[in-house]
Amino acid sequence: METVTESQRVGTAKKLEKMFGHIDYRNPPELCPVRDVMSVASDQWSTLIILWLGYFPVLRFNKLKKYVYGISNKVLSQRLKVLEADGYITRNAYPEVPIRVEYSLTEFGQSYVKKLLELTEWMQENSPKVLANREKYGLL
Amino acid sequence: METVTESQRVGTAKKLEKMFGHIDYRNPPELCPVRDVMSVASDQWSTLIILWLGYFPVLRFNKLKKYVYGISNKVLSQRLKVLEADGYITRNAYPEVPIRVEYSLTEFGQSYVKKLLELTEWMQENSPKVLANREKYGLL
DNA sequence: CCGCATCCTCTCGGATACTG
DNA sequence: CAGTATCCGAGAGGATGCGG
Repeated sequence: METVTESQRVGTAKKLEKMFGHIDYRNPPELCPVRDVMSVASDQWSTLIILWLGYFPVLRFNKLKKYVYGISNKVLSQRLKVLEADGYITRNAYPEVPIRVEYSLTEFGQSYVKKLLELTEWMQENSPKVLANREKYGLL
Repeated sequence: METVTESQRVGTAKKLEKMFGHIDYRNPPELCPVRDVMSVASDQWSTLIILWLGYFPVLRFNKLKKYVYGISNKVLSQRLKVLEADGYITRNAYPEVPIRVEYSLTEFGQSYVKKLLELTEWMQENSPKVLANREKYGLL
């Protein structure tokens, strides 16, 4: 687990090579669709929104605001709009009084949250190491 | 591939439940180590740096700047410092004239780039869908 | 060549108050 | 309840020039 063999390394490089045919460094950043899509999907607030919607199938605006701790009205509604436009979530408004709006993941959003979850789990497992590294580095 | 069964959904929820014992919404954001570590590691520029260092075992400052298209001196050196502090990369300076500095991934960075790569591949595969969704949404 | 220091711009995002 | 509108401040980040 601690050592990476040469063959593993080459395997990774192969994958990256495939990737970087698309993330071509000679293209202007705004012409790279992967960068573009990632910048929305891996935004800090967006990821939290998606993760919570992965946990609760349906959430209303103020619940979401409560769980995504620290987010403001403005940013929450911005992110929700963009995430809806990109196809990760759906918005359902019920014309009651007071109005009720429910957000949930689309099928597409469901497939994304799985990927996101893998990364987050890695983060959770490894954050102690990172914090320890930081500590050590601070002493140099 | 297009449908998500109930059991899959529940499985995802279970994982998230495990996660959210740590990303507790009642904690202030600055006390959540996962948020903290993620904000560095999944930063837009940082991910590109790490991916390129996953592709090329060793890169010098100006090469890196070339591949991570659009990044400025300032941001590149900032990110490199933080990524070094967090243990993803190493910096080796050779006291020649002119000086030569080489960056590469640590073992830890290698393990991260694999995870990152999975996410990036998903992005690459699915970015057309997202762009199509955006298009459709724009017409509403 | 590496990358810091400076300056300056400009967007993001927080707070608050208000409306359908 | 679910946002929008407005204002405002902080700070991220770009450009440039210099120094080790």
